[in-house]
Amino acid sequence: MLKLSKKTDYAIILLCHLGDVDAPVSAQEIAGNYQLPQPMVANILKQLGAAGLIQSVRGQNGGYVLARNAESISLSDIISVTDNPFNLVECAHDEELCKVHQCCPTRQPLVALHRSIQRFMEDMTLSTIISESYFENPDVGRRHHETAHLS
Amino acid sequence: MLKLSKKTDYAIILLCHLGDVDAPVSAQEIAGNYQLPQPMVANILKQLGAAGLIQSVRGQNGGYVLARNAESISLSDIISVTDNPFNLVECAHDEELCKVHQCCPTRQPLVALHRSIQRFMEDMTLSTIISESYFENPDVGRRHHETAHLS
DNA sequence: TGAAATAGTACCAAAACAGTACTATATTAT
DNA sequence: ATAATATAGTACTGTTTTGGTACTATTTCA
Repeated sequence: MLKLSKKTDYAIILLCHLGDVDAPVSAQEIAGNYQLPQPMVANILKQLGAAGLIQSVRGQNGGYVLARNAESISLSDIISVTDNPFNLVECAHDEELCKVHQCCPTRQPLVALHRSIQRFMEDMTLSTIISESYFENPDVGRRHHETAHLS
Repeated sequence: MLKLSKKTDYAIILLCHLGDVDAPVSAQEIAGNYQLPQPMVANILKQLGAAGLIQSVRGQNGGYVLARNAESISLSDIISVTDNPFNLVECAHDEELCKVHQCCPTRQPLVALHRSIQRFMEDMTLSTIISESYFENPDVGRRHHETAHLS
């Protein structure tokens, strides 16, 4: 289905949180803060760390911080990690696959859709997401959040 | 994952075919033409019929024809039938769901993405798809096609 | 009346998703 | 030192979705 996974949903929330704080934040802290399942949060953070979006600090008082500034992390980067590289259409990435099938009527328009979505996700940075989130909830403090959900 | 289902892929192909022909076309004929699994094609056609996108002609020499002209069938219409109503984000359709969760940072930007995709899919009509397909494969006849695939 | 269609479901296996669990390692506070 | 609190890595599992099949009934035409 044309839907983002919970993993991606969570990942955005986690990254927004990290973008708001300077000191390392632990998986447990975030999970508690947003009422998300702790093991899931931990796993997603591990993945984001392995992908280089965030940096880990091990040991007591450890946790995670953004590995780069929020302007340079795009929605596309995030989704690539948590939802596989975006692929609305197989042949959008692998041109060869469709060169053979000369009469596939889906290719042209769906590749166009793919590209427009791709572009949107590349332009949408974490810092934009964070600032729009502020705009939407100007009166809410940064310390406690309710459960957020998407899919 | 952010990917269209095979059902949607197939549906677009089927509808393109119907948009090219005047006489009713049977499930078997289309399945054979594109090398798609016949029962699947039959099921999708049933669904498209039930949804009112195409009209059925029963009995021998029966089949399906478009229920309305290709200009008035949008990609959004098709996906609604074969991929459920498009829902990148739960709260995009059901505002109440997120009103409670005041601090969901995902809502604002993802609803924006949702809307831009939605709009694209509404603007993209079957007739556009068909004509772009012609443009891409100008030398190919209309009678025989190779297998087309997407996901 | 039989062949060729659609109509309507019900079913099933495989893959993806959401979430859990476990073992190992690193760091720090005491 | 060592216990507590982190991450690292990975394997596992139940549920849902997907992709595809099958079966029965009905309609139409030759």
